[in-house]
Order: sequence, then structure tokens, then C-alpha cells
Amino acid sequence: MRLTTKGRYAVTAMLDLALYGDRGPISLADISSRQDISLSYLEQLFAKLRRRELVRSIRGPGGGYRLSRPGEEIFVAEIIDAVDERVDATGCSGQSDCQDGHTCLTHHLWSDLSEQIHHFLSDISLASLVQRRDVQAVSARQRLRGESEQTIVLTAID
Amino acid sequence: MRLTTKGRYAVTAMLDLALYGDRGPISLADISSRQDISLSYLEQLFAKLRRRELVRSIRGPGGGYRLSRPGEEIFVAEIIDAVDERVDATGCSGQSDCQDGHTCLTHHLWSDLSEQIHHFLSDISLASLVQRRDVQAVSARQRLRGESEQTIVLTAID
DNA sequence: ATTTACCCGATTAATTTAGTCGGGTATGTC
DNA sequence: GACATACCCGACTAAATTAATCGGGTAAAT
Repeated sequence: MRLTTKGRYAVTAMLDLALYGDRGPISLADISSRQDISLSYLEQLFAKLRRRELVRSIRGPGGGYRLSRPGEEIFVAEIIDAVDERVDATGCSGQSDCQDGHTCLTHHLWSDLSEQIHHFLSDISLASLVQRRDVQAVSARQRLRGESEQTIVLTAID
Repeated sequence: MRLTTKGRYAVTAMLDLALYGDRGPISLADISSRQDISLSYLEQLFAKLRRRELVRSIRGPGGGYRLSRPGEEIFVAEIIDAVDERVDATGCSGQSDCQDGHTCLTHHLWSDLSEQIHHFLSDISLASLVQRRDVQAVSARQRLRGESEQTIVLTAID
């Protein structure tokens, strides 16, 4: 089953767009510093997100990324699928050839589980995440941290 | 999230015990050949299963492993927990310190997902798997294969 | 005694993930 | 049009984890 930092980073970054992207494009550098994700790694992930048309890019100064659809219409499952290839608990990627060409003893169990997970994540939209209490709280903390960092920079310049 | 071959192997091996173990202990060598899992690897997994008291071992010739409880009372989630440590989709093992000491933006989402998966797998007993059509079918094929292998061996000896 | 099969730790090989690097290209601003 | 920004892209490296091997034990049955 694939569900690692890669998928978590992707969802986090997309949620960052949903939270802060309403006033124009967000640069990966912004996401990188807010969410503590390596910039180059983000570039790799966003290449995949762009191919799946989950985000739109705007080049040049002031550019960045925007969600290609409203947050109501983007679901967590799509994001993970885009970067992780698939959410799949079987060992044979659903091919049923897990035991030298045949179905292994537990194939259907993992297949059922995968479906279960996919269904769960297909129901969660970015917009619904934005609404959540816990997301709001973390976002508020991140905004604070961002401001204090700016202060530090300004003080250092002064 | 941890759900790899390790956990799949463990569940498959335990299901093998549930399927064939009613007439006495099953050796790891038997499981190894039936399910195509490396013997030494099985030994590692069964060390963990034994520690969690999911199986009982019988040493010496004719020995092997038995389920320590009836299949009705052993659940897939326990097996995976035993070998994989935990089924957990969060990056911080539920510690909520995913972003330098604080909760990351998507922590609760992964936490919810983990609970969902765990709940799903906690409901599936070995006994219920044994009953399943698809498991019966695969098991029948494995038995056939086993017999033909024996024939080959006997022919070779002859 | 000898064979079977569990027991255990250490080590290695393979795979995957995470991250880096170095170069490009479009675009807005002065 | 020079310059800075920020996307774009492929190749490479490092780290972590998983899967598997190896070598030597020990309990028990025949």
C-alpha cells in the first residue's frame, strides 16, 4: 500500500493552496517555507499535479500555482492518486497475479481494503478540509509563525 | 502508512494456519512452499506473532505452529499490528509533532484515515476469511499444486 | 544418536523514498 | 532589453526501509 510522505506532502501543499490561494497564485517557495517541504521536492510533486490538471501554473514574477478547480471539486483521493500512482493495498497492483501468475490467498482482502480507503478519501474535498476546526487552528499558528519570521528578517536588516 | 509485503505475508501465513492447521501443527516449511514465502523470513515474522501470542509453537519433529485461539477470535488488524508495529497513516506515529514539534496541517486527516482502516481490519476474523468463496477457490488450487509436486517428487525418487 | 523444526542475532541485498543539483524557459518590471 | 522571479525538467545521490540470507544455536520425537 502506498501512502507515504509523498502523498501527505501533496495533500498538505494542495491544502495550502486552498487556504492561501484566493488572492492570486502562490509560489512553491511560499509553500516550502510554510509547510517545511523541500522546494525541489515540491517541484517534482507539482509536475505530477499539473499533469493531472489539479493545479494551473503561472510563470514569471508574481507567479505560482492556483487550484484548477474550486476546492469543493478537488478530492484527497485524486491528489494521492496523482503523486503516488494509486492507493492500493494489493501486492500485484490489482493484477491478481500475486502468486506466480495466480491470485494469492489474500488478494481479495487487500483489494477490498483498497476500495474502502479510496472511498473514504474520495469523499473528502479540499473545501471540507479548509472548514475543519483543527485545520483552521494549525493554519492560524502557521500565519503567526510567518509574521514573526518576517519581523526577525526586518530586525536583522535594520 | 505501513502496509507492505510484511503484513501481507503475515496475514497469508496465519490464514494458511487457519486453513490447514486443524489436524495438528503446521511447519513453516509447509507454509513456505504453499505460499511462496522465504522460510527465514517466515521465521522472523513468526517470532513476532509468537510474542503477541497469536500462535503457539511446538518444537521437534512433527512440530510447527498452531493458532493460539480459534480463528473466530483472531482479527486481521492484530496480525498486521504484530508484525508491522501499527497501521498508521500519520507521519508522526500519532504523536502530533509532525511539523517541528507541532501538529501539521493534515495530521487529523491521516489520523482519521488510520482509524478507518483499523476499524475495517478489526472486523475481519481469520474464520470469516476461511469462509470466503475466493479464499476457498485459491486454497483448492494450492492443494492441487501441492499434490502434483508430491507426484513429481515421488516420480523422481522412483 | 540423529533428525526435525523452532529459535535468534547479525548481516546483506534490493527497493523505494526523499532530497539535491544543474541547467533550462516564460514572463513581468524597470 | 537587462534583470529578477519562479516555473520546468532530467539526472543523480543519499537515506531509509523492506526483504532476504546466513550461521549457528536448542528442544523434542523416533
